[in-house]
Amino acid sequence: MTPQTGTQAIDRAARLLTLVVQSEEPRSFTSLAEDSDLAKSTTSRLLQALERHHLVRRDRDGAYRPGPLFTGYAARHDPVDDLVQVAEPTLQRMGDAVGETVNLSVPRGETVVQVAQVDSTYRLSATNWLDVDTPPHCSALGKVFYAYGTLPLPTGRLERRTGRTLTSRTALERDLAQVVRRGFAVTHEELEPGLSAIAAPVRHRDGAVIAAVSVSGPTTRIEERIDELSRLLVAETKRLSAALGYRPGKARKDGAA
Amino acid sequence: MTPQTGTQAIDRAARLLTLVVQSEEPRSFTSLAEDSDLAKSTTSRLLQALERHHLVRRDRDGAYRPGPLFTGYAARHDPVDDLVQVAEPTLQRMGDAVGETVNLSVPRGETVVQVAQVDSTYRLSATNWLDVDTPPHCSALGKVFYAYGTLPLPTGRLERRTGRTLTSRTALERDLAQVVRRGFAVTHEELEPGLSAIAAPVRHRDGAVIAAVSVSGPTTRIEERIDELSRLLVAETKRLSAALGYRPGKARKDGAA
DNA sequence: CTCCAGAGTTCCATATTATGGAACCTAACT
DNA sequence: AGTTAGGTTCCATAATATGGAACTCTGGAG
Repeated sequence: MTPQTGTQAIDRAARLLTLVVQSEEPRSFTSLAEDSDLAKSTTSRLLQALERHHLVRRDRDGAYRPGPLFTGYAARHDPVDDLVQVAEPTLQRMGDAVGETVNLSVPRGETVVQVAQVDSTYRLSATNWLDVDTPPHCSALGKVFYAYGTLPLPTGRLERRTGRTLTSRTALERDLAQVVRRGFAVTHEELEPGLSAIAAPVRHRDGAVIAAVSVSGPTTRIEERIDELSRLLVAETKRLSAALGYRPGKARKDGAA
Repeated sequence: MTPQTGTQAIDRAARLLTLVVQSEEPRSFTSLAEDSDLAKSTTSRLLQALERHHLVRRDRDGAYRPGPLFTGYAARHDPVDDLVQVAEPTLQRMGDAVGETVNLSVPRGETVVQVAQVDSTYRLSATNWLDVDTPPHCSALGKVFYAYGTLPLPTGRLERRTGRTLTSRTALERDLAQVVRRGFAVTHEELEPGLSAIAAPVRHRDGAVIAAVSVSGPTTRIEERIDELSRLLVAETKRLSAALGYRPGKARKDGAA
């Protein structure tokens, strides 16, 4: 299944390429040679081959950056599709661990769109579901986007869905402040009786909140496990954010095996 | 400068990788082996190495698709940055050819943002200039976005900037219909006396107009060369659209309700 | 159930290919 | 003119990739 042999040159070239693509800063020749433990001559030959094939390019300082094959790919693709790809393992893992519905959503316009979901049968389904019937202030996902300023706060009045819906602006703002403090949002039957959810932000390289992940299910099941669920949710969204290039503080990255 | 030697394995692997990344459809093992003229055994070994390094992945049908290194890169990057990278050669070439200012713009919110520019000194400069002072209906770029429905038509009244500004909705709509018919937009001193411009759309893989390129300069110089300039502009924007994956003819559009 | 074809993987003797130390180049400093 | 840092080229060597053939697996068709 895995011939680790007969591919030394490719293994080395791939290692160099990964170094270039993964690091956000352009890499110098020397730093690449050191980090990959290759002789200068070998590094030079491999990088030249990669450059010839448009996998890397050199900027005017001579530093290596991802090449036209990467920029072209990125320009051709909807970043949301790629977010879904990257998030898939996270969602799958969470679905397996908690046995509840897990959702990945992004903001669009003034509202929230679900872009992937793992339901309680553990099956991943890619959705593109603009849920017009869920006002953001009633959903955990929406609260995350409000709390971190990704969606502008609603200007009209706050529709009441259940007895627990937050309908006053001060109540909502107090809740949003708590979201930021805790790092995740909670809704207890604010959209629908019997339904609860928690959600946490996914951050991008520049720190912007670009998506959110939620776990939702019957209030009884969610409430009794809320500590466990929120810990898992926050851990997984942090990990996903890291995969997207977000570095809280200054973190050094090493070979994530 | 270019040792074409000592890198056979990498050259071959890069060829395979390029085939996978460039084709929008997933590629089967056999089609890759044929198109690259490699023995089955070699193809197998190389693809396994690429897969091990996350450069390609196999979907559940066994077909090869771009791997996590590509999707991860795309998810981490602003697609506009990558658009600028891809468009750079186009803009440079046009600037050299026409000796006038060339602009690349994208829509944002309700207006137009310039993201790259080659001025008449032929120097490329990356800008990120939200030109609040240019209402889209007075600019060739804005007209392109209106004409192809990328920007919603303005709801308020149309501000008059010069004697030639189109201020009536019917005049504007007639002009926009002509833009679609001709394939490019023209403004003759509608923003500022003495200034003229032409602009054409850049299309994305799914056919959506995601950007526009303009050539602008003094009315005297623009008007006398308008045939030449528009031919070049349309040819170059078509080429750029093709580089972004647009295939005129098969206008595929997925119903994303 | 058996046979066949298509798709892909593994094996292994061979020689072609990648390797890396040393020499070399070229700016940028001093 | 001298030095260093960053990078490229050379070339004898042996380690590496190669590809034909054998093999496995899967899904029909008879």
